[in-house]
Amino acid sequence: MKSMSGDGHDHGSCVAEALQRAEAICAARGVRLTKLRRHVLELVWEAGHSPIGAYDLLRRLDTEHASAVPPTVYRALDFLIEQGLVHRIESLNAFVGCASPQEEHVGQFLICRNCGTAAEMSDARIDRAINKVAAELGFVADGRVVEVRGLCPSCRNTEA
Amino acid sequence: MKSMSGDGHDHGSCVAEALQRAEAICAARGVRLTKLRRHVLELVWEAGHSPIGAYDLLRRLDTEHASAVPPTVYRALDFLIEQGLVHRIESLNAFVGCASPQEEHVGQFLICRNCGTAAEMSDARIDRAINKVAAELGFVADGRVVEVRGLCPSCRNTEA
DNA sequence: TGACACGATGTTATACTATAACAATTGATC
DNA sequence: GATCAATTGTTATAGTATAACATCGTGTCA
Repeated sequence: MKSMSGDGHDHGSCVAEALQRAEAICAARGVRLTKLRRHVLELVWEAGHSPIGAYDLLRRLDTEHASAVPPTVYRALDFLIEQGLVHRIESLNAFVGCASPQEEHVGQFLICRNCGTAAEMSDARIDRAINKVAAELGFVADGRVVEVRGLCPSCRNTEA
Repeated sequence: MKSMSGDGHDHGSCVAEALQRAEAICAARGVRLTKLRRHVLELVWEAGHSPIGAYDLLRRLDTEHASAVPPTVYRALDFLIEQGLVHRIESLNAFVGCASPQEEHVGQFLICRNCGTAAEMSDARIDRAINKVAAELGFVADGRVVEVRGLCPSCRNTEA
């Protein structure tokens, strides 16, 4: 699985790449990735691939941003989510960096209950199945939350 | 779609049936559907098929249960969820009665952004698609959150 | 029957998550 | 450099959830 903790990937460059991508995307769209927003995005990514809560982000902001309060971080998150740079994990009330913000995609997550990692997928089969069932019932879908809890491969091996 | 608001179903008997089923299930399992738990379940169902928040339940409990405080209702909800009589809707922080508590099933919901109704499905195709993708990634799934937002048939017709 | 065990509920306090409303500042554009 | 819109600051509060410990009620069994 891509991007799971314990897979030994170089997370430092992972963060750097995410920030670069974000810069490029925002520039292309003519929206402003301000210092604050960039900083929040960086903190989200620095949490590894584990979703992080808004108040945890807030505590980490303090060092360089003394005036930060809840609206500060929620507004930054709103922006980042709107731009598809961050996803909200509903079942955790937490946030995680988007793995492929340039592509149109739906966020689907495999969340490890041991290490907390949320691996993002965007599987067309799942999406198709959902759309098909919804359509059969006459329901017009415009937003999907797919969050699967379980054990990631690393943790499964460790347990065994 | 079954059980959507505006479909003219007799919701009173819908509630009554849900309570009867719950009684039977708890009796069969040797667990206690106490007065309090039964009351909370009743309130959940009386909300129609729209998910209702814990604090809304709390406010409605007051009439017959003056000492009710948050733990009162959360403990009742914990029990009801454990017994599969109620589902939690993660994306709404709210709760809804389970449409078919006797059957093994996963909760999947179509949530109308207009009327608030959450229609429960338990579609094997969606579940299979999720399991398949998870398995391909070596992930052992043990819990699934599938919540689709959109427009239900009734609201779609009304809008048009 | 009375002592016990256990589950359920009561009670108080607090933690965690999120937004409303308005003021001040900043940055882009003319 | 005046103006407008977007961003951020600031204060207050709403909404969601749990910890920790006390008390009560019910069934069991000596």
